[in-house]
Amino acid sequence: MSSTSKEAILAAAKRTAQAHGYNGLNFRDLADEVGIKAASIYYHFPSKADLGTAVARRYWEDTAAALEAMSAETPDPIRCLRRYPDVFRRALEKDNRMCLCSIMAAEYDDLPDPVKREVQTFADINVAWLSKLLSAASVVAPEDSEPRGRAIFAAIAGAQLIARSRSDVSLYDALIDSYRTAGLLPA
Amino acid sequence: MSSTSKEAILAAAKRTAQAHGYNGLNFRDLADEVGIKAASIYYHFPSKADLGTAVARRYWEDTAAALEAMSAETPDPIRCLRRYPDVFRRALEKDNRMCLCSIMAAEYDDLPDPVKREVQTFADINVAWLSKLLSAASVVAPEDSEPRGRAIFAAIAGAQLIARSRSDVSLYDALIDSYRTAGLLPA
DNA sequence: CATTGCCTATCAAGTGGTAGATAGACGTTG
DNA sequence: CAACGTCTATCTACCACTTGATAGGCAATG
Repeated sequence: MSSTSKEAILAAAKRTAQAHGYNGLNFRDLADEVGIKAASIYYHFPSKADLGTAVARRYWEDTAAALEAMSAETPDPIRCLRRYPDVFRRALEKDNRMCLCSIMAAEYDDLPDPVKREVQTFADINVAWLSKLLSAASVVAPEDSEPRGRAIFAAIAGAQLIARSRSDVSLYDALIDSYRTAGLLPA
Repeated sequence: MSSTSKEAILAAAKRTAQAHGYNGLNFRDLADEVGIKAASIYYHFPSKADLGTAVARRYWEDTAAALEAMSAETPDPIRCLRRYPDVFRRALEKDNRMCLCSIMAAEYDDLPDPVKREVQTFADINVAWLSKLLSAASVVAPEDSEPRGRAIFAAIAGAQLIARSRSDVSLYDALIDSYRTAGLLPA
Protein backbone atom coordinates (compact mmCIF):
# COMPACT_ATOMS: atom_id res chain seq x y z
CA MET A 1 0.00 0.00 0.00
CA SER A 2 1.45 3.32 -0.99
CA SER A 3 1.73 5.76 1.88
CA THR A 4 -1.04 5.70 4.35
CA SER A 5 1.42 8.07 6.04
CA LYS A 6 0.92 10.67 3.38
CA GLU A 7 -2.79 10.66 4.01
CA ALA A 8 -2.25 10.76 7.75
CA ILE A 9 0.04 13.76 7.36
CA LEU A 10 -2.51 15.56 5.23
CA ALA A 11 -5.27 14.85 7.72
CA ALA A 12 -3.24 16.00 10.71
CA ALA A 13 -2.02 19.08 8.88
CA LYS A 14 -5.56 19.97 7.97
CA ARG A 15 -6.72 19.73 11.57
CA THR A 16 -3.83 21.79 12.85
CA ALA A 17 -4.11 24.41 10.15
CA GLN A 18 -7.80 24.86 10.85
CA ALA A 19 -6.90 25.87 14.38
CA HIS A 20 -3.53 27.59 13.99
CA GLY A 21 -3.21 28.43 10.32
CA TYR A 22 -0.40 27.83 7.92
CA ASN A 23 2.11 29.45 10.25
CA GLY A 24 0.95 27.20 13.02
CA LEU A 25 1.97 24.14 11.05
CA ASN A 26 5.28 22.64 12.11
CA PHE A 27 6.95 19.43 11.14
CA ARG A 28 7.78 18.18 14.62
CA ASP A 29 4.29 18.32 16.05
CA LEU A 30 2.85 17.04 12.82
CA ALA A 31 5.23 14.07 12.82
CA ASP A 32 4.43 13.31 16.45
CA GLU A 33 0.76 13.25 15.71
CA VAL A 34 1.23 10.89 12.78
CA GLY A 35 3.73 8.74 14.62
CA ILE A 36 6.78 9.24 12.43
CA LYS A 37 9.82 11.53 12.57
CA ALA A 38 9.85 15.07 11.28
CA ALA A 39 12.40 14.41 8.59
CA SER A 40 10.24 11.67 7.15
CA ILE A 41 7.60 14.17 6.13
CA TYR A 42 10.05 15.47 3.56
CA TYR A 43 9.83 12.17 1.80
CA HIS A 44 6.18 12.88 1.03
CA PHE A 45 6.26 16.69 0.77
CA PRO A 46 9.43 18.39 -0.43
CA SER A 47 8.77 21.58 1.54
CA LYS A 48 6.34 23.23 3.89
CA ALA A 49 4.95 25.23 1.00
CA ASP A 50 4.20 22.00 -0.85
CA LEU A 51 2.52 20.53 2.18
CA GLY A 52 0.45 23.68 2.65
CA THR A 53 -0.57 23.64 -0.99
CA ALA A 54 -1.56 19.99 -0.84
CA VAL A 55 -3.60 20.55 2.31
CA ALA A 56 -5.43 23.53 0.87
CA ARG A 57 -6.10 21.74 -2.40
CA ARG A 58 -7.40 18.67 -0.68
CA TYR A 59 -9.57 20.90 1.45
CA TRP A 60 -11.41 22.50 -1.42
CA GLU A 61 -11.65 19.19 -3.25
CA ASP A 62 -13.34 17.67 -0.23
CA THR A 63 -15.59 20.69 0.12
CA ALA A 64 -16.54 20.56 -3.54
CA ALA A 65 -17.44 16.89 -3.15
CA ALA A 66 -19.46 17.59 -0.01
CA LEU A 67 -21.38 20.37 -1.72
CA GLU A 68 -22.13 18.16 -4.70
CA ALA A 69 -23.30 15.43 -2.38
CA MET A 70 -25.50 17.91 -0.59
CA SER A 71 -27.21 19.17 -3.70
CA ALA A 72 -27.69 15.62 -4.88
CA GLU A 73 -29.23 14.65 -1.57
CA THR A 74 -31.42 17.73 -1.31
CA PRO A 75 -32.67 18.55 -4.79
CA ASP A 76 -34.89 21.41 -3.69
CA PRO A 77 -32.52 24.39 -4.06
CA ILE A 78 -34.08 26.43 -1.28
CA ARG A 79 -33.89 23.60 1.22
CA CYS A 80 -30.37 22.87 0.05
CA LEU A 81 -29.30 26.47 0.51
CA ARG A 82 -30.71 26.32 3.99
CA ARG A 83 -28.25 23.59 4.79
CA TYR A 84 -25.21 25.51 3.53
CA PRO A 85 -24.34 27.21 6.84
CA ASP A 86 -24.04 23.78 8.44
CA VAL A 87 -20.87 23.18 6.46
CA PHE A 88 -19.15 26.03 8.27
CA ARG A 89 -20.81 25.24 11.54
CA ARG A 90 -19.12 21.87 11.69
CA ALA A 91 -15.66 23.43 11.91
CA LEU A 92 -16.69 25.43 14.95
CA GLU A 93 -18.24 22.39 16.55
CA LYS A 94 -14.95 20.60 16.23
CA ASP A 95 -12.89 22.40 18.87
CA ASN A 96 -13.65 25.90 17.66
CA ARG A 97 -11.87 25.40 14.36
CA MET A 98 -12.29 27.55 11.29
CA CYS A 99 -12.64 27.08 7.61
CA LEU A 100 -9.09 26.43 6.49
CA CYS A 101 -9.31 29.03 3.80
CA SER A 102 -10.65 31.75 6.06
CA ILE A 103 -7.80 31.31 8.49
CA MET A 104 -5.39 31.31 5.58
CA ALA A 105 -7.00 34.44 4.18
CA ALA A 106 -6.05 36.13 7.42
CA GLU A 107 -2.45 34.99 6.95
CA TYR A 108 -2.50 36.02 3.33
CA ASP A 109 0.71 38.06 3.36
CA ASP A 110 2.72 35.16 4.70
CA LEU A 111 1.41 32.52 2.31
CA PRO A 112 3.50 31.04 -0.51
CA ASP A 113 1.89 31.87 -3.85
CA PRO A 114 0.73 28.33 -4.64
CA VAL A 115 -1.13 28.23 -1.33
CA LYS A 116 -2.79 31.54 -2.09
CA ARG A 117 -4.10 30.10 -5.32
CA GLU A 118 -5.69 27.13 -3.58
CA VAL A 119 -7.31 29.44 -1.05
CA GLN A 120 -8.87 31.44 -3.84
CA THR A 121 -10.10 28.30 -5.53
CA PHE A 122 -11.92 27.36 -2.36
CA ALA A 123 -13.79 30.64 -2.49
CA ASP A 124 -14.50 30.14 -6.17
CA ILE A 125 -16.10 26.75 -5.80
CA ASN A 126 -18.25 27.94 -2.92
CA VAL A 127 -19.44 30.99 -4.79
CA ALA A 128 -20.11 28.94 -7.92
CA TRP A 129 -22.17 26.43 -5.98
CA LEU A 130 -24.11 29.12 -4.18
CA SER A 131 -24.85 31.13 -7.27
CA LYS A 132 -26.01 28.04 -9.12
CA LEU A 133 -28.49 27.25 -6.39
CA LEU A 134 -29.58 30.85 -5.95
CA SER A 135 -30.31 30.94 -9.63
CA ALA A 136 -32.14 27.63 -9.56
CA ALA A 137 -34.20 28.74 -6.61
CA SER A 138 -34.99 32.06 -8.28
CA VAL A 139 -33.98 33.81 -5.08
CA VAL A 140 -32.44 36.55 -7.15
CA ALA A 141 -32.27 37.41 -10.83
CA PRO A 142 -29.77 35.18 -12.64
CA GLU A 143 -27.40 38.07 -13.24
CA ASP A 144 -27.40 38.85 -9.51
CA SER A 145 -26.75 35.32 -8.38
CA GLU A 146 -23.00 35.55 -8.42
CA PRO A 147 -22.67 38.75 -6.38
CA ARG A 148 -25.25 37.41 -3.97
CA GLY A 149 -23.38 34.13 -3.73
CA ARG A 150 -20.22 36.03 -2.92
CA ALA A 151 -22.02 38.07 -0.30
CA ILE A 152 -23.39 34.98 1.39
CA PHE A 153 -20.00 33.31 1.36
CA ALA A 154 -18.27 36.35 2.85
CA ALA A 155 -20.93 36.89 5.49
CA ILE A 156 -20.80 33.28 6.61
CA ALA A 157 -17.02 33.39 6.81
CA GLY A 158 -17.38 36.49 8.96
CA ALA A 159 -19.94 34.85 11.20
CA GLN A 160 -17.60 31.95 11.74
CA LEU A 161 -14.71 34.28 12.53
CA ILE A 162 -16.67 36.26 15.09
CA ALA A 163 -18.21 33.20 16.71
CA ARG A 164 -14.74 31.69 16.99
CA SER A 165 -13.48 34.76 18.79
CA ARG A 166 -16.03 33.97 21.48
CA SER A 167 -15.72 30.18 21.29
CA ASP A 168 -19.48 30.25 20.98
CA VAL A 169 -21.25 28.18 18.36
CA SER A 170 -24.61 29.56 19.40
CA LEU A 171 -23.41 33.00 18.36
CA TYR A 172 -22.83 31.56 14.90
CA ASP A 173 -26.38 30.26 14.84
CA ALA A 174 -27.70 33.63 15.95
CA LEU A 175 -25.77 35.38 13.20
CA ILE A 176 -27.06 33.03 10.52
CA ASP A 177 -30.50 33.64 11.88
CA SER A 178 -30.05 37.37 11.59
CA TYR A 179 -28.82 36.99 8.02
CA ARG A 180 -32.07 35.23 7.26
CA THR A 181 -34.18 37.83 9.00
CA ALA A 182 -32.37 40.60 7.18
CA GLY A 183 -32.90 38.93 3.83
CA LEU A 184 -29.31 38.06 2.97
CA LEU A 185 -30.05 34.35 3.21
CA PRO A 186 -33.32 32.90 1.94
CA ALA A 187 -35.57 32.35 4.94
CA MET B 1 8.53 64.19 27.50
CA SER B 2 8.21 60.59 28.61
CA SER B 3 8.76 57.92 25.96
CA THR B 4 7.90 58.83 22.47
CA SER B 5 9.44 55.40 21.94
CA LYS B 6 6.57 53.67 23.63
CA GLU B 7 4.13 55.31 21.25
CA ALA B 8 6.35 54.47 18.29
CA ILE B 9 6.46 50.83 19.36
CA LEU B 10 2.69 50.72 19.71
CA ALA B 11 2.23 52.27 16.29
CA ALA B 12 4.67 49.96 14.58
CA ALA B 13 3.24 46.92 16.34
CA LYS B 14 -0.23 47.90 15.28
CA ARG B 15 0.82 48.18 11.64
CA THR B 16 2.63 44.86 11.70
CA ALA B 17 -0.14 43.05 13.54
CA GLN B 18 -2.74 44.26 11.05
CA ALA B 19 -0.78 42.50 8.32
CA HIS B 20 0.75 39.49 10.10
CA GLY B 21 -1.22 39.09 13.29
CA TYR B 22 -0.06 38.63 16.83
CA ASN B 23 2.19 35.75 15.85
CA GLY B 24 3.76 37.91 13.20
CA LEU B 25 4.98 40.38 15.79
CA ASN B 26 8.62 39.99 16.72
CA PHE B 27 10.83 42.17 18.82
CA ARG B 28 13.75 42.42 16.41
CA ASP B 29 11.83 43.72 13.44
CA LEU B 30 9.75 45.94 15.66
CA ALA B 31 12.84 47.43 17.23
CA ASP B 32 14.43 47.98 13.83
CA GLU B 33 11.39 49.85 12.65
CA VAL B 34 11.39 52.08 15.71
CA GLY B 35 15.15 52.57 15.64
CA ILE B 36 16.05 50.99 18.97
CA LYS B 37 17.31 47.58 20.05
CA ALA B 38 15.03 44.64 20.72
CA ALA B 39 15.90 44.43 24.39
CA SER B 40 14.84 48.02 24.89
CA ILE B 41 11.26 47.16 24.13
CA TYR B 42 11.16 45.22 27.37
CA TYR B 43 11.63 48.43 29.23
CA HIS B 44 8.24 49.61 27.96
CA PHE B 45 6.42 46.28 27.74
CA PRO B 46 7.39 43.49 30.10
CA SER B 47 6.42 40.75 27.66
CA LYS B 48 5.04 40.09 24.22
CA ALA B 49 1.66 39.36 25.75
CA ASP B 50 1.68 42.78 27.39
CA LEU B 51 2.61 44.45 24.14
CA GLY B 52 -0.14 42.59 22.32
CA THR B 53 -2.66 43.56 24.95
CA ALA B 54 -1.64 47.20 24.81
CA VAL B 55 -1.85 47.23 21.02
CA ALA B 56 -5.29 45.66 20.97
CA ARG B 57 -6.58 47.94 23.69
CA ARG B 58 -5.28 51.04 21.96
CA TYR B 59 -6.87 49.78 18.77
CA TRP B 60 -10.39 49.59 20.13
CA GLU B 61 -9.94 52.85 22.02
CA ASP B 62 -9.02 54.57 18.78
CA THR B 63 -11.89 52.89 16.99
CA ALA B 64 -14.34 53.93 19.68
CA ALA B 65 -13.15 57.51 19.38
CA ALA B 66 -13.43 57.41 15.59
CA LEU B 67 -16.96 56.05 15.77
CA GLU B 68 -17.97 58.73 18.25
CA ALA B 69 -16.47 61.38 16.02
CA MET B 70 -18.34 59.97 13.10
CA SER B 71 -21.71 60.03 14.77
CA ALA B 72 -21.03 63.55 16.00
CA GLU B 73 -20.11 64.67 12.52
CA THR B 74 -23.02 62.92 10.83
CA PRO B 75 -26.01 63.22 13.11
CA ASP B 76 -28.44 61.58 10.70
CA PRO B 77 -28.22 57.93 11.79
CA ILE B 78 -28.94 56.48 8.35
CA ARG B 79 -26.27 58.57 6.68
CA CYS B 80 -23.91 57.76 9.50
CA LEU B 81 -24.53 54.02 9.18
CA ARG B 82 -23.80 54.34 5.51
CA ARG B 83 -20.33 55.52 6.38
CA TYR B 84 -19.58 52.61 8.69
CA PRO B 85 -18.08 50.30 6.06
CA ASP B 86 -15.49 52.98 5.28
CA VAL B 87 -13.85 52.31 8.62
CA PHE B 88 -12.97 48.78 7.54
CA ARG B 89 -12.24 49.80 4.00
CA ARG B 90 -9.36 51.97 5.13
CA ALA B 91 -7.39 49.01 6.46
CA LEU B 92 -7.58 47.31 3.07
CA GLU B 93 -6.54 50.49 1.32
CA LYS B 94 -3.45 50.59 3.46
CA ASP B 95 -1.45 47.72 1.95
CA ASN B 96 -4.21 45.15 2.18
CA ARG B 97 -4.26 45.22 5.95
CA MET B 98 -7.06 43.90 8.12
CA CYS B 99 -8.93 44.95 11.16
CA LEU B 100 -6.55 44.03 13.97
CA CYS B 101 -9.25 42.22 15.84
CA SER B 102 -10.36 40.14 12.88
CA ILE B 103 -6.87 38.91 12.24
CA MET B 104 -6.52 38.18 15.94
CA ALA B 105 -9.83 36.36 15.94
CA ALA B 106 -8.31 34.01 13.39
CA GLU B 107 -5.36 33.42 15.72
CA TYR B 108 -7.66 32.99 18.67
CA ASP B 109 -6.20 29.73 19.97
CA ASP B 110 -2.71 31.19 20.19
CA LEU B 111 -3.65 34.41 21.93
CA PRO B 112 -2.84 35.14 25.58
CA ASP B 113 -6.04 35.57 27.55
CA PRO B 114 -5.67 39.32 28.12
CA VAL B 115 -5.36 39.83 24.38
CA LYS B 116 -8.49 37.77 23.77
CA ARG B 117 -10.38 40.05 26.09
CA GLU B 118 -9.36 43.17 24.21
CA VAL B 119 -10.35 41.56 20.93
CA GLN B 120 -13.79 40.87 22.31
CA THR B 121 -14.10 44.41 23.56
CA PHE B 122 -13.46 45.66 20.06
CA ALA B 123 -16.41 43.65 18.82
CA ASP B 124 -18.52 44.89 21.72
CA ILE B 125 -17.97 48.56 21.05
CA ASN B 126 -18.70 48.11 17.36
CA VAL B 127 -21.90 46.22 18.00
CA ALA B 128 -22.99 48.73 20.62
CA TRP B 129 -22.42 51.65 18.27
CA LEU B 130 -24.20 49.92 15.40
CA SER B 131 -27.18 48.89 17.45
CA LYS B 132 -27.54 52.37 18.88
CA LEU B 133 -27.68 53.85 15.40
CA LEU B 134 -29.91 51.12 14.03
CA SER B 135 -32.29 51.84 16.82
CA ALA B 136 -32.13 55.61 16.30
CA ALA B 137 -32.70 55.18 12.59
CA SER B 138 -35.62 52.83 13.22
CA VAL B 139 -34.11 50.41 10.75
CA VAL B 140 -35.22 47.56 12.94
CA ALA B 141 -37.31 47.20 16.06
CA PRO B 142 -35.34 48.26 19.14
CA GLU B 143 -35.17 44.71 20.46
CA ASP B 144 -33.71 43.53 17.15
CA SER B 145 -31.06 46.20 16.93
CA GLU B 146 -28.39 44.28 18.78
CA PRO B 147 -28.62 41.06 16.78
CA ARG B 148 -28.73 43.11 13.62
CA GLY B 149 -25.73 45.11 14.73
CA ARG B 150 -23.86 41.90 15.34
CA ALA B 151 -24.84 40.58 11.94
CA ILE B 152 -23.60 43.71 10.21
CA PHE B 153 -20.34 43.64 12.12
CA ALA B 154 -19.71 39.98 11.30
CA ALA B 155 -20.63 40.38 7.65
CA ILE B 156 -18.33 43.34 7.22
CA ALA B 157 -15.48 41.50 8.88
CA GLY B 158 -16.10 38.67 6.47
CA ALA B 159 -16.14 40.99 3.49
CA GLN B 160 -12.81 42.40 4.55
CA LEU B 161 -11.34 38.93 4.99
CA ILE B 162 -12.45 37.76 1.57
CA ALA B 163 -11.38 40.94 -0.19
CA ARG B 164 -7.99 40.63 1.47
CA SER B 165 -7.56 37.12 0.14
CA ARG B 166 -7.77 38.64 -3.32
CA SER B 167 -5.91 41.87 -2.53
CA ASP B 168 -8.88 43.55 -4.11
CA VAL B 169 -10.53 46.53 -2.46
CA SER B 170 -13.15 46.72 -5.19
CA LEU B 171 -14.33 43.28 -4.14
CA TYR B 172 -14.96 44.72 -0.69
CA ASP B 173 -17.02 47.49 -2.23
CA ALA B 174 -18.99 44.99 -4.26
CA LEU B 175 -19.71 42.91 -1.17
CA ILE B 176 -20.92 45.92 0.79
CA ASP B 177 -23.09 46.78 -2.15
CA SER B 178 -24.59 43.32 -2.15
CA TYR B 179 -25.27 43.56 1.57
CA ARG B 180 -27.26 46.72 0.85
CA THR B 181 -29.15 45.14 -2.02
CA ALA B 182 -29.95 42.11 0.09
CA GLY B 183 -31.26 44.28 2.92
CA LEU B 184 -28.62 43.51 5.54
CA LEU B 185 -27.36 47.08 5.46
CA PRO B 186 -29.74 50.01 5.14
CA ALA B 187 -29.69 51.12 1.50
C1' DC C 1 20.18 -4.82 -6.12
C1' DA C 2 17.28 -0.81 -6.62
C1' DT C 3 13.46 1.45 -4.77
C1' DT C 4 10.64 2.73 -0.95
C1' DG C 5 9.96 4.67 3.40
C1' DC C 6 11.73 5.92 7.28
C1' DC C 7 15.48 6.92 10.50
C1' DT C 8 19.48 9.68 13.24
C1' DA C 9 22.00 13.61 13.51
C1' DT C 10 22.73 18.04 12.48
C1' DC C 11 22.43 22.84 10.75
C1' DA C 12 21.49 27.87 10.33
C1' DA C 13 18.23 31.12 11.23
C1' DG C 14 15.05 33.05 14.09
C1' DT C 15 12.34 33.31 18.52
C1' DG C 16 11.08 35.47 23.32
C1' DG C 17 13.46 36.67 27.15
C1' DT C 18 17.33 37.86 30.72
C1' DA C 19 21.54 39.99 32.89
C1' DG C 20 24.21 43.56 33.53
C1' DA C 21 26.32 47.85 32.05
C1' DT C 22 26.11 52.73 30.66
C1' DA C 23 25.10 57.54 29.83
C1' DG C 24 22.52 61.34 30.94
C1' DA C 25 18.94 64.01 33.55
C1' DC C 26 17.34 65.45 38.02
C1' DG C 27 16.92 66.59 42.70
C1' DT C 28 18.78 66.46 47.26
C1' DT C 29 22.07 67.39 50.64
C1' DG C 30 26.57 68.67 52.86
C1' DC D 1 28.51 74.87 44.23
C1' DA D 2 29.68 70.20 44.21
C1' DA D 3 29.07 65.58 45.35
C1' DC D 4 25.79 61.86 45.71
C1' DG D 5 22.24 58.78 44.74
C1' DT D 6 18.51 57.61 41.83
C1' DC D 7 15.68 57.13 37.80
C1' DT D 8 15.11 56.70 32.74
C1' DA D 9 16.02 54.79 28.56
C1' DT D 10 18.82 52.53 26.19
C1' DC D 11 22.67 49.35 25.06
C1' DT D 12 25.67 44.71 24.41
C1' DA D 13 25.86 40.06 24.96
C1' DC D 14 23.81 36.10 25.87
C1' DC D 15 20.61 31.89 26.52
C1' DA D 16 17.33 28.22 25.66
C1' DC D 17 14.40 26.87 22.48
C1' DT D 18 11.92 26.25 17.98
C1' DT D 19 11.85 26.31 13.12
C1' DG D 20 12.37 24.51 8.19
C1' DA D 21 15.56 21.94 5.97
C1' DT D 22 19.58 18.65 4.63
C1' DA D 23 22.82 14.61 4.49
C1' DG D 24 23.46 10.15 4.87
C1' DG D 25 22.32 5.63 6.61
C1' DC D 26 19.38 1.40 7.28
C1' DA D 27 16.00 -2.14 6.66
C1' DA D 28 12.42 -4.20 4.04
C1' DT D 29 10.26 -5.26 -0.29
C1' DG D 30 9.80 -6.86 -4.97
